[in-house]
Amino acid sequence: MNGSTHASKASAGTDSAATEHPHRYTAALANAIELRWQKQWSEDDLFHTPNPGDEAFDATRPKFFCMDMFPYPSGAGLHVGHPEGYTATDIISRYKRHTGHNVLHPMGWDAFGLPAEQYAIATGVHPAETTRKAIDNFRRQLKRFGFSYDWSREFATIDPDYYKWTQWIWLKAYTSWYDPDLKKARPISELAETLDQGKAAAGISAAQWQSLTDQEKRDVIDDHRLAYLAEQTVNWCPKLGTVLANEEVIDGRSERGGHPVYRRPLKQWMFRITEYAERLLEDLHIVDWPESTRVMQTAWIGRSEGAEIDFEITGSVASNFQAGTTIRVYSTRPDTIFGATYMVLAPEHPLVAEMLAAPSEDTDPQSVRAYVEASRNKSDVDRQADTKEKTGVPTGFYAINPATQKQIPIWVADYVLMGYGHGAIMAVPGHDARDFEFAKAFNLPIVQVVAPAQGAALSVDEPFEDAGVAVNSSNGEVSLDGMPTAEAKIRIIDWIEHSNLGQRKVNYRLRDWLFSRQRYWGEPFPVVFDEAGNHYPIEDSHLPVVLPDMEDYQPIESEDPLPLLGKATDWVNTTAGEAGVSTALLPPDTPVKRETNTMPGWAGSCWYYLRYCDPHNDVRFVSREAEQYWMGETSAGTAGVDLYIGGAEHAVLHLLYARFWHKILYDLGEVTTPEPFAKLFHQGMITSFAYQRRDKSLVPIDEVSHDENGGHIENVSGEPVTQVIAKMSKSLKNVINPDDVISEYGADTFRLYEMYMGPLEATKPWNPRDIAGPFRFLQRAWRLAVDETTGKLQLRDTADNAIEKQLHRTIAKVGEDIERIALNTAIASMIEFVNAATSSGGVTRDQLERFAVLLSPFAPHMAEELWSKLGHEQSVSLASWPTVDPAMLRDDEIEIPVQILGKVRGKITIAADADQKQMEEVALADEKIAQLLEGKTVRKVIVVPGKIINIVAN
RNA sequence: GGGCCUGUGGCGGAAUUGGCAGACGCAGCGGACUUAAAAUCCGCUGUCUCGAAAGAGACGUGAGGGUUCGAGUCCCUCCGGGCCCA
Repeated sequence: MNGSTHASKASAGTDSAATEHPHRYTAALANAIELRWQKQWSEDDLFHTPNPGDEAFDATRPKFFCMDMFPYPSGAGLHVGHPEGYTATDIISRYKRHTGHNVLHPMGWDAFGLPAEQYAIATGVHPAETTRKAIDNFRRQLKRFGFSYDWSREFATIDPDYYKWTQWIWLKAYTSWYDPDLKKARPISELAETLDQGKAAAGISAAQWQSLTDQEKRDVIDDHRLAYLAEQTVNWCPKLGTVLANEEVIDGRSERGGHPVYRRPLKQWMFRITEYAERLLEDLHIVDWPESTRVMQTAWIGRSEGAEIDFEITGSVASNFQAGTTIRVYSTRPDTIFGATYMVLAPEHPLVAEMLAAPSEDTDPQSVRAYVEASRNKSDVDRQADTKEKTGVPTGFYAINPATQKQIPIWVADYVLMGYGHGAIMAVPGHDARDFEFAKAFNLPIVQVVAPAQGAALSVDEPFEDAGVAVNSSNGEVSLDGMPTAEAKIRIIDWIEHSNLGQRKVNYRLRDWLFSRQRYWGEPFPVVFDEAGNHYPIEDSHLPVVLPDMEDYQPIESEDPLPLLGKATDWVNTTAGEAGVSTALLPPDTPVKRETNTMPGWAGSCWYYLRYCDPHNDVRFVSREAEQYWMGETSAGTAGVDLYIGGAEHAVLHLLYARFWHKILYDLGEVTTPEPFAKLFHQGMITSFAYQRRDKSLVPIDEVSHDENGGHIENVSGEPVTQVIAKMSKSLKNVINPDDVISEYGADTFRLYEMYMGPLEATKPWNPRDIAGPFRFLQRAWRLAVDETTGKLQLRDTADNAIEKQLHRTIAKVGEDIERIALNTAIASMIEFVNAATSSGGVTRDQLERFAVLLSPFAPHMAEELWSKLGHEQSVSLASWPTVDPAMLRDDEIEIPVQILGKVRGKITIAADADQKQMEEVALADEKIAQLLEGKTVRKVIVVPGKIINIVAN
């Protein structure tokens, strides 16, 4: 199961074989060949890719930008999942070089991350040190696979030379606003200028602008930045001294340590990604991405059309609270407004505080206050969970349903979130599951206003949420009765707009992106605060703002959220001049504090593809020339990275964030294409075996024995267990270490095995037994060309015609299969070729030359060795892909199956270009067919030229 | 609960556009070589029935139905597995 059992298979017999066949393709020989060529390639700088403007650059070739999702260099090293995608991109990159492309195939490191910081907290070792070690190990492991990366373009997101530009891009967003009229980002200076010139902009009239104080103007401007500061509720764990993600909080306690977690408002840097919602959605149509990923992003953005409606609070209740105030709600089902029998405010809704300040006589304000307090520590996930009992309290206030003119109660309940719509809803319990449950729990009226279209009776036990036909929906001014839902929506929104009650509104599920983390190991924000709390950007000339070294990494234990960087007091407390704030904004000696939050792990991966184009540029994040060349439009009409391969787990966040940054840069004229990744592909997960007891619990593989009947027995209990597929995990002891596999078979075999397992996109189990197949293929390929005793090439002088034909077919098939990323079938066709060539007695020099090129994308080391034995001085990587003679793909005569009533009853051999009539004649004249047709009437004969004949007879 | 994907021999998989299901590999069985074993090479290998054999026939792509001359592939219903959203 693990390495030890099959190690003997690959290396067994090596001793005797080494004496009899010193040049047999063993694991030892494979390793020797591989290391030798890897050294040579590195010395020759073989995969160095010149940029436009470089001396060696050839502008006549088309470009191909082929990229992997770069890894987080974990201390555990590579697992077998990493080289899966990397081998695929390497095969495609090598193939594209053979077909005359300038190929950009880079690798780097997504190196900021929590594990290194946690290790630092535990041991005091600087995260940079841990990370650099892990990177060195990853690089060593990757190089052992013989991947053709241009290592001169390598960088890590933790390099100050890199994050300098991450900070620069953030400043671009900070100094920009989204112009809703032009539907694009613009420099924020233009917003202030426009307003100062007495023109309206961003929904602000000239009069409004002029009435503002300087501080108010400043606030307005700050509120329009694409990167802006806002108060957000976070999960703060005082004991751990950090903010936790929702997934890290279980029942109000930290997942690790079980310490209490409080929800606290905290000023956080945000990205106004919601302004780009429509474009992020629209442009999914112009990329060649897996449908599943586009669907996921579409769902994540969550566009909905509906209406904003204002509900007026009635003055009928004695209170100091001002009657006539309206509650604005958003609904995707405004057609159900006649069924709105109560309203709900989120506990954080500002009106709730106002109501508490002037409570209604109808309710106990203490109960409302207590409820609001209690909700504060619940996460959004818990509040929205369907399984949870619905909770809430009445405010004692009432609103008027503008459609029915009925007075309806206003409740506070935590199933309504402040973050969506306006933090308030009109509740329609007849047609919304959550409203229905709430109404049931608190005995609120339920009114049916939509009937199923087919007129089926409506159950009172469940809400009807589908589209149907409106009923009970009319007043003196408007009637929806009898209208299908879609029509009713349009009609009621018209009425709402006409009655000045609200308007049509597109809403998105997408929220603005919370971009601050209270961590040490991340990019510092290039911004400082004055004593009044106003923020100022650092000038480009003072970038990067370098992360200060720390004495210790213990979090600060505190009731109030305090980022760890707060401990670096010398760094935090500085002056405007020292920090690099423009003297136009602040005098140089003004005391300022640096931002102590850092950027999240996503930041570095948002633009790394651009840096690969020009990684050492110190005047721009990427030169315009390099960006235009590598990201520019190809003859296929696509623009951006030509192929991007990585896991589907990044389908939404990374791939959405990177698109968002790219669009900002595009709007500001910094890049020339609207989308970063033209074609995206997800490799499947590599799973492993595990064993399962009858009760479905899993057993580690080292606690199971195999009986002679192929059964599996748990050692401790003696009970039979079944083999199942499971994720690789330490606890199941089924993790495969690539280093071990390489030492047992060589990197070429490893590459071949992972590609041969099945389609790249499929989830497939690692089965150590199967590795022997690709290994034996390489052995046969080697033996086909090399005398195992002398090590000399053994070639025949004249070609076998059938083998020559098959070689042409194989070349064509392998090329087509690489183009459509069907690498498993490409390998199968090469195996067939080697088997056939071996049986036929070998290949000629000319045939071996072509086969070596064919093999080189997949098993580059063996191909290079054969190429070298053929007497070439230059690398096989520089060879052209062999040409295919179309005439060699055609047969003169072909065999055609003849069916009677859809079942194959015979075969005829006929000229490949025979027409339908000839085929029919030959088929009917066939002895066996004629015999079977005796006594039957031929009703019809279907002839598909070159394919099949089907005779309908009875 | 909703959405997307998926189901083919003992196992991984192939069948690119509706046209011979099971390419290729693994495992297994038989043989050659060997004192022996490993390695290597050759042959067989979906299931069932009939046959001494050569061979012949039937069934067969999760289940059931449909469209079609013809369905792994298209449509409907159901069942199982996975992923995402809730």
